[in-house]
Amino acid sequence: MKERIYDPNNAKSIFHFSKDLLHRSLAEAVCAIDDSIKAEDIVCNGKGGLGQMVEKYYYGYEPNSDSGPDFREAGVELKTTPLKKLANEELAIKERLVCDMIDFCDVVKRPFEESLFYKKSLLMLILFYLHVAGKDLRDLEFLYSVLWKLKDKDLLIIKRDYETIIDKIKAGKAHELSEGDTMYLGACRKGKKGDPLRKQPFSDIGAPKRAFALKTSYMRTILEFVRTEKKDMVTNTDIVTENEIELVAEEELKKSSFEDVLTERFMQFKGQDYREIAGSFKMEVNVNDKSKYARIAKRILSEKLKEFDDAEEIKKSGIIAKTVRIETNGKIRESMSFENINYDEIADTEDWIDSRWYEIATSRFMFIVFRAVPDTSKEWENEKRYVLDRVFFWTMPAEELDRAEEYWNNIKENVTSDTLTDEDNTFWKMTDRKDFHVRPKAQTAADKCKSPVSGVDVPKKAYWFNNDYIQEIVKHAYADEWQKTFEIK
DNA sequence: GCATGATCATGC
DNA sequence: GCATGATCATGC
Repeated sequence: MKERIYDPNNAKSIFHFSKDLLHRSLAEAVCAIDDSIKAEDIVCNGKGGLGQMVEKYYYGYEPNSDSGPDFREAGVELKTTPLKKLANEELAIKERLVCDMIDFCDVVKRPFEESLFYKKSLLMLILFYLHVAGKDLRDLEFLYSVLWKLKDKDLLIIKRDYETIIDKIKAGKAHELSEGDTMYLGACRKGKKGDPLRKQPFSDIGAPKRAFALKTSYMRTILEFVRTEKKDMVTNTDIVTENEIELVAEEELKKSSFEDVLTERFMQFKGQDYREIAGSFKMEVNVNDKSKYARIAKRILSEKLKEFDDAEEIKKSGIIAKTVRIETNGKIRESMSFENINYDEIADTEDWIDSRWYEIATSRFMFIVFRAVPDTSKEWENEKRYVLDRVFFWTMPAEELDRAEEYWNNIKENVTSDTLTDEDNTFWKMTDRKDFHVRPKAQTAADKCKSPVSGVDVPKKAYWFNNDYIQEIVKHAYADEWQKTFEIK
């Protein structure tokens, strides 16, 4: 038997020792250290799963039962998290990083600083492994490890997230919690449909089991960091590099929320059309650019943004920013497209909760609303004038997620049965009036992708929100202002 | 007027 | 060539 050479009092030492686990499975690594242990002895007893197995068998550190971090002396929490390989061979985050179960009745009594999440998750050793369906946990290959320190700015955002969740429980709405309520720390669903509901303290309505988790979008930025970082020793204290564009500074977040800061930034331009806004930035805008409203919205946020998720906070939170144009009668002409449906990803995802569409449906949305203003001046004789009217944040209400799931199941069926060609699919259409539909989105009709089942060329399609669904969302956000703002007959 | 398929400017 | 963030164009 070889000695396990690491210092349990030292975070960096614990991290360095994890490197010998990479490109091997737990069973391989443990048997190489200690030949008295047989692979079949490495089993999961209790609920800790792979993380606890690593702690016990690889580190030889007896799991403690206190509420602090796994490596108590060093203050390091050990986390294992799965990656999945898509049909196109790319690696992707499989799940959000679940931290602690939410006990609705207990959590409302705890300020953030006394929460289990805060006590445990400040410094995490995160081990990424490759998920393979049906394989024993001890035989899964570890690919990356990172010592991740939550930086102060992220903690400010996470603290507000925590408080948003607590406030919703205090309002008796634990059953309406959604990952889209918050930015980095989400209240994610645990367990299956039909599991017994949990008690909540301020309502008699039962609520599905939930846990605090770092969102998939946040995990994606950690993975991206690990895969590009060349340094041997890493924490994210110095992660903000030239690639990361910061929209809101740490100092501002001490005073206001991220959303309030952004809203205020937009509202300085309320009532202005795109030419006026572009003008104040000395920015050229092409009239024929179909994305010109999005372009000026990005410019209001930052000079450097090419895409919305070039911004650190938008990337980590997965916030989806969209511009909306409303006609004078309150109608919305165009439906709203999202990304192309990745058929490989659908083929590879069993549970809709782990799907990209679930992530979209439970995202936080930032809607930037422009409204039509009739203008008979010469300047606007060939173009309709829209002015920036308001910005609001939204997430899909919990009760609408069932329909979003049905929509995904329909797409999944079409992928599985390989009916992705135009003629024989059963995709939802706009006339189905079910809020979402599937529609082409490509460069040209000749721009195709491959079916994961048969490998033949099939049309590229995207996820779409129906235009009347967008109208409902916007109308709800305007509330009493809706009638006053638009000429509703 | 509306639904649906087709396409576009931009930037990498 | 392709993703992004959209709007345009056509036919009923």
